[in-house]
This record gives sequence, structure tokens and C-alpha cells, in this order.
Amino acid sequence: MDLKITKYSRQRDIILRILRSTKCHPTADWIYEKVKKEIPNISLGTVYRNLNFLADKGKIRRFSFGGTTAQFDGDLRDHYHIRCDWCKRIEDVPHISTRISCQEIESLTGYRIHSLNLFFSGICPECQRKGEQ
Amino acid sequence: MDLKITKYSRQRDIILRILRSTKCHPTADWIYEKVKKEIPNISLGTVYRNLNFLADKGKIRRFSFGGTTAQFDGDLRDHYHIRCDWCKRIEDVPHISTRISCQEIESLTGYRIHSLNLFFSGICPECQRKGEQ
DNA sequence: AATAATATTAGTTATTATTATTGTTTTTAT
DNA sequence: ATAAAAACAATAATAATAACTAATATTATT
Repeated sequence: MDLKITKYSRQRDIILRILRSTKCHPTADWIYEKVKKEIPNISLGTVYRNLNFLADKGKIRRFSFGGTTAQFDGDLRDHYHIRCDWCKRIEDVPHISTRISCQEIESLTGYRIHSLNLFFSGICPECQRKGEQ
Repeated sequence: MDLKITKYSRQRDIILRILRSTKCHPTADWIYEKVKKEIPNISLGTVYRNLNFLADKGKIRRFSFGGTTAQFDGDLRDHYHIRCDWCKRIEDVPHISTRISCQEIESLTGYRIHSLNLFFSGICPECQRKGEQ
């Protein structure tokens, strides 16, 4: 994955715009379907290449919940994620009072920290109401 | 993935023992190779099925770093992970002073929290020494 | 202990997500 | 305007995981 890409590309622009304009945390394929409406002959490989590029450059976030598929998030603001173990929905956790100190981690591990990911899993209110599935 | 499995299985036992006895965060395939030394004709599917079973029951942890491969951890104690963006190694972050309050998240989101995952990424000391790759 | 019921298995095939390749087109620098 | 490099679409290849099936191992029942 050697990406020294610097040129403008309409495809990348649109991918980024679509990702930024959604509140969900889409997969590459979801984005692909959206972009196709604007660029019908775009290829899935282009979507993957650009998502990886953008993630490597820190323009978007890439994560996964231990599952088999990567998901992307165009929102770079400090926030966390939570997923329902039953319905699999993913939501943002806007902010928590606790500040996690990256500096502490840096001095603890010697790493230069680039990013921090915090996610929770559990049962969402709706599924709780519906009871045991 | 409906796993109402209750019977004893030697395969599962050995998988769990191997996972618990390593400090690394192996993939299904890594575990498969290990188990084969004890049960030469075990199948990879069995390894996957049991890892998923154990993870669903909360006996082990399953995660991934946004990549394509799941990794497993037999250590259930409270700890976090850090990965080097260059050499891809994953290490434990033993404990941090900040306590993240799941109760705060529960009242903030309405979710019943099952688990919390915190991971960092950055550049490990060794790669820092080696400089830009 | 023998039997019946069923979870689990090995072996295999299928599916899905992702990456790599190749020849062509776009973009940028000169 | 032209040349070099980046990015592309199309497609093939790979890798991870899930699904299927008939046989085996484990447990519960007699």
C-alpha cells in the first residue's frame, strides 16, 4: 500500500463528499453504490484505493468492529462509537467527560501516537425493549 | 451465527488453551497452525467456529484494526492495545490512570454496555529509530 | 452399559472483502 | 503543446470467512 498520490481526482472528491455527508459509518461497498449514481462507471477498486488513501493521510477514519468488513467515518471530531450486539447498528457517542491522555500513553509505551479509537458494544434501547432475541 | 453449543469439545479446549498461553494477538490462521500440532487433522472451519463461539460467549476477545483479518485475545483483564502503523505489531497497553466510566456511557446512550475497546495507533520506538520508511 | 438424541467435527465448497495487474485516460508541470 | 506521473476502469487474483454435509463424539436416557 504505497500511496504517494498528490493529483486531483474527481472520483476521490466525490467519495470524500459522500462520506462526509452521511451520519452512518458506511462500508466501501455502500459508498461505491452512492458514487455510482454520479459516476456510473466508477470501479470498486477506485473506491477502495481512495478510501485507503484518505485514511492513510488522516482525512477520514477507518475502523472495524472485529467483523469482516471495514467501515469508514468522515467525521474527524473527537468522538467514539457504540454498536448494538443484536441489531448491529453503530452510533456515535458524542463526547465523554473523561479525557484520555495520549501523552500518558506516549510516555508509557514510547510510541508516537497518531490516533485513538474507543468503542463500546452492548444492547441498544430499542433491542432492550424487544427483549431477548 | 446461531451458536447454542453446550457440549464439551477437545478442539475447543485446546484452542482456548493455546490462545490463553500466548502474549501475541493471533489470527485464526495462526491458531490453526498451532492446534494442528496437537490435532493434525483439525479443520480451519472448526477453529473459526470455536473462536466465534468463545468470543460470543465472552470467553475471549475478538477485534480488528480496521483491516481485513480478525485477531483474538485470551486475556480478559482490563487492558488496551496499540499498533504500529509501520511494522503493524500490536502490543498491550497495560493500564492507564484514566478510568473510563461505562455507567456514564450507559446513561448517555441508553445502551446496556457489554464491552469497551480502546486502541491506539502510531509509530513504535523501534520504527522511530529507523526513521521514515 | 446400551441406546438415542444432538452438538461438533473434518472435509469441502461457496461467498465476500480486498488487493493487484494492466492498458488507458486525466491531471499537472514544463 | 507536450511529456511525465498519477489515477482510472476493468478485470483477475487472493485471502478471510462462512456454509454445507455426512461422519463422529459427547451427553442424556433408559
